[in-house]
Formats: sequence, structure tokens, C-alpha cells
Amino acid sequence: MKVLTKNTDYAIRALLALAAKKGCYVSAKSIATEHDIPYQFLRGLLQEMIRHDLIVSKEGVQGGFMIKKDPDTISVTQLIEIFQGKVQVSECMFRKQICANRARCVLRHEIMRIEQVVQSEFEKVTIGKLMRDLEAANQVKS
Amino acid sequence: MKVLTKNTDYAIRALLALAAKKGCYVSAKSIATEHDIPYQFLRGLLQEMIRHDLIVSKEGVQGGFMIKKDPDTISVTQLIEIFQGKVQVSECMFRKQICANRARCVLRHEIMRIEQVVQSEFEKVTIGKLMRDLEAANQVKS
DNA sequence: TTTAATTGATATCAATATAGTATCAGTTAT
DNA sequence: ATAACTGATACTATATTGATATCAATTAAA
Ligand code: FES
Ligand code: FES
Repeated sequence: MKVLTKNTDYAIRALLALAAKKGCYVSAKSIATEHDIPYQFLRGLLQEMIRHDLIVSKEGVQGGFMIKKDPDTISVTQLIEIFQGKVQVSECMFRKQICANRARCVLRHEIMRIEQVVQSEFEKVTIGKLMRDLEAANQVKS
Repeated sequence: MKVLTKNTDYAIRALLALAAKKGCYVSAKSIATEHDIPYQFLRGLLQEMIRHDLIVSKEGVQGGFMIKKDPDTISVTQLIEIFQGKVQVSECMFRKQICANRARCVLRHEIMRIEQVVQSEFEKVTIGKLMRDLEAANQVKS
């Protein structure tokens, strides 16, 4: 079971790249080559992120993408939702047995509680946080 | 993003059915019809669970499947691992940038921490617990 | 003003995973 | 002997994931 698929993974990496060059337009090509992400695939992801208002773009020579939202407000949960759909444990487990009284279903509550925990854990991990972790890791390295 | 796929979902339901008739052999057919699970699909799942020592079977007329392990020791985590593979957030995020000093990678630690949280939450949910919840729900209903 | 570097939009394809079906051989209670 | 079962395995269909290709529109700069 893979929690993050390639698109989410790539999107996070791309956002980190953009966050590192905040205020500048960075081309998809340079991100693709530097971070080893398939070019056209990446472009699709970037367009999707524009639609979700995380980044902006400029066309033409010297164009590219720029981060728009504050990195600390972009969570992994959000990116999972964009690229993999809302986290849900299962459509509705045990539907046959208990869905008749859905409102009271204890199992359902149990499941929803876990959903909540999973989401809030990922909520804590923002692009901003990852950036700082990354910097710290690089400091230690050198 | 779906956390539980059909096979895990069905397997849980089947185990609950077996747990409710502990000590008896229950046929795949009866489980399939009662719980609305595709028959042949279910049989595959049951065989897999035999291989993992959760249940046993008896061939021939009056044969069927019987739960073997204590329901309280069968966790959803375990079933996810059997049917969807071990929970992993991503193979190795940011590999290009940091895998050189993998041991020190802060991001990796962050990710592994979440992995841990997710797993331990599911660990708490056992077949035994679900059984009791289910009984409680049915009590309230009637 | 032409050109090359870029994004926008969209179509297509391949690989993999998920979901479900079918078949036949072997076992066993009746 | 037979019918109700499981064991084993092959197969098909569909959805998801991952990746590529194409062409029009835009724009900085030669
Ligand atoms: S599982 Fe559907 S309401 Fe409980
Ligand atoms: S992501 Fe691979 S070691 Fe950090």
C-alpha cells in the first residue's frame, strides 16, 4: 500500500523547488531535469496546481512557474486531495449489515476517527516545514 | 485515495462472519450470499488467509472455513499488509536530493514517523474490537 | 520581425493494480 | 454414488497510475 503516488511525490518536490526560488519564474524544464521528474508529466502536475491556486505561471521565453501560496499553508494533505482524491478509509465498510442505521454506526465512527488522525498527521507536514528540514539536512551534510 | 480496497474490506467482513461462528465450519458460499461478496473472489481471499494462518478449512460436504487466531490478535494493519502490501508512505521521497546521506535524512524520518502513526492507529482496530462494536450497534438498534 | 523558449490544452499510450469470473481436480458427509 | 465442499490456477475486464506526444498561443530577446 502506497500512501503517496508519483504525482503527489513529484508535486511536493516541484513545490520545494519553487519555494526555494520564491519570487522567480522557474521553467518546468529546469525543474524536470534538476529533480529527475518526467517533463510532460510534471507539466500536467504544475497546471493542476495552478488550477488549485498554489502557483502561478508566465508564458513565453523566461517564463515558468512561481509559488503563490505561503509554503507553510500548503500541506501534504492538500496535495494528496488534489492528486489522489480525498482520503477515505473505505467507501462505507460493512454497508450490508449496518447502513440501515448509518447515523448510529459505531464502526463508521471508528473508521472516521482514523481517517481524521491520518489526515491531521499529514496536515502538520507543510511545504514550509519540509523546506526547513531540507535546509537543516543540507547544513549537517556540509 | 482509498485506504481499504475491496479485498481487505471483504476479508474483514468474512472474518467477522467467521468470528461470529467460532468453532464451526462455515462455507464460502454462505458467507458470500449473506454478506454480498462475490463468491469466487471471496474464496481467493479465504485461501490467502489460510496461508497466513488466520483461518483453517475443511474440505468436502459440511466443510468450510473456521477462524483460527484469536480475533483480538487480528488487526486491520495485518490485513492491509496481506492484501495491499506493507504500508509505506512512498518508496523514498526526494531520493535525488538526499539519498546520498540517507541515514541522516530528516524528511525520511518525518515520513517514517507518519507511517508509524498510521500503522499504529490501524493496529488498534482488531477483528475482536469490530465484533464488539458491531454487537453493541445491533443492541442499540433492536 | 523572426526565432527560440516557454506554457496551455489535450490526446494518447503503456504498465500495473484492482475486481471479478471460470474451470477442474480432489475431498468427504450422507 | 453423489452432491457439497475446498485447492489450485488461469483468465478477463476495468480502473488507476505513470508517462509521452502534439500543436497552438505567448513572449523575451537576437
Ligand atoms: S458501514 Fe455503512 S454505516 Fe456503518
Ligand atoms: S528521501 Fe531518500 S533518504 Fe531522504
